[in-house]
Amino acid sequence: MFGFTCKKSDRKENSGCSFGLTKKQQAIADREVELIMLAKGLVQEQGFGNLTMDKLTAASPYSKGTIYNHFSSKEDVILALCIHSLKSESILFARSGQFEGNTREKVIAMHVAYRIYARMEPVLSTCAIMAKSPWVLEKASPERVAELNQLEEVVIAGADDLTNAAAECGDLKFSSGIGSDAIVFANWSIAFGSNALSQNASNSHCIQRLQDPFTVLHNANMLLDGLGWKPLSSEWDYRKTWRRVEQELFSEEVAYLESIGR
Amino acid sequence: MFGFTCKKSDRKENSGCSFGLTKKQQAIADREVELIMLAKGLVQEQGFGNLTMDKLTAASPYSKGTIYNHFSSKEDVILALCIHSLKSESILFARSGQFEGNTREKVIAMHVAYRIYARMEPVLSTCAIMAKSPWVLEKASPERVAELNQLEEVVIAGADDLTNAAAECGDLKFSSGIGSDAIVFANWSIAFGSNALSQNASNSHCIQRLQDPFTVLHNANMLLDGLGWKPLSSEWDYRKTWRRVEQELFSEEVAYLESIGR
DNA sequence: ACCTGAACACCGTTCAAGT
DNA sequence: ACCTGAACACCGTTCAAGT
Repeated sequence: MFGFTCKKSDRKENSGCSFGLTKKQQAIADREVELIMLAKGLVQEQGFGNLTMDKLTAASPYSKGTIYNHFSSKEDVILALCIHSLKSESILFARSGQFEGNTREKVIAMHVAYRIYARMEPVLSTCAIMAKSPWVLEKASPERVAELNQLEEVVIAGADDLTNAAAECGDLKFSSGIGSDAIVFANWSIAFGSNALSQNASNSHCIQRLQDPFTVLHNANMLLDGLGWKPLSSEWDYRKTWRRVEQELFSEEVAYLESIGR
Repeated sequence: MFGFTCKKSDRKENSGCSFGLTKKQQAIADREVELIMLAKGLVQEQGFGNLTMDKLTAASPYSKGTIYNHFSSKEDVILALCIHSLKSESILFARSGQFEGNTREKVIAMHVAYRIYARMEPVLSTCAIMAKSPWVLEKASPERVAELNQLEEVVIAGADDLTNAAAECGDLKFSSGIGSDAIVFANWSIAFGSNALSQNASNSHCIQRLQDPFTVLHNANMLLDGLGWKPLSSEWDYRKTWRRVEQELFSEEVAYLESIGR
């Protein structure tokens, strides 16, 4: 909550602190991270039903009042988890932008990043789904909702740049009604949708597909082929691209996932 | 809960009741619908924070114990809302199957049905999102989770039949790794994702797109073009199809939506 | 200025007693 | 066989008193 707002009285002129935070402010920021990690642990151990303000208080060395200085409500904690999650995910997205390849391969690299993060942090990815439900959005603090939107804007802007670059170099042509907004939104929708639906333990064949590591790739390729984003999947082996992204950008993450059998 | 299981002692041989329910069982089933409508009203009036077992009890003429005879937990109520919702939506899907047109137009008709339902029943559509979150799935009764999965299977089977029909008549060609499962899953993902993301009040341009009534159409067309599902959007005016579906199948619903300005 | 924890109102769930 | 509502344990949130 107010832990991050930089009041004049608190700001040290010419202080050596990074980001212009006083020691006190830094301590509060650190404590917030500590609380978020504790909340994450509670969910990981026993599910979302185990995430309780009482239990979070008990697991921490602080009092109820202090918890409520950080989070305006229980739902605010979930949104904080979501923001924490998106920050980590952004690092993977940033890395995927550095992939050496054509523009379409770079889009695929973003999908790889999204998928790998979902596998690495299932609990936090799940928060991203809950954060799009009114149950969370109604009760979370407006400040945090704004913070999440802002973070999402940064990721969107990156994807936007990529589609514009593709349009400039001729890999992609915009058509009436289909600008970079529409393309980014479509990609986000299908990535979000696949991820959310796969959380459901349904036994339907059509969802068991998600076991297939290339389902997300197939879905993305359908979209990108439909947009005529070159090279088309008939002219290029994007499975090879997918594997190359995993090896060249996320080898550590993939090794970790394999070591825990996910 | 047990209201629907047909115990031997309760079953009347040769009774005239539809579906083989005794009067008692019918009364219980009716009461369940009554309770679901009350729950829906609570959410519509004040948001999901207003949905409380206490308030549901108070709004009904029954006691706490009776409420818990119907629903194993609060989350079970939400899943019941979701099931109720999918049943209504299935009626629209069934209607969309009767659209006179080529196979791809019939897919579009399903997307129209999905979109119209989301606009008509925003609260119930939202339940479908929440029902894919572990917060609900963890605590809802296994029976109801199974019931939802079963209902989803029926809708999936319909979509599956449609893609198989398209493959048989040559409108569509399956390729390696992309069978009817993959195609149904991709369409569901993008419809679910668009819907969920649009709930978020984000100010990003890319989400404000959903104001454009044809965004869902564009997204579907990207997928279907990518699959080579004929006729391609370059050879056919699917906006016209969209409008025709609205007029020929859902004119009543569209008129209602316009009358309330949505 | 921040932290504490007792206190409060409400909520989810159960179950012995009633019909 | 089903319904009732009092009772209980726990939860979310607040705030006067403390440092």
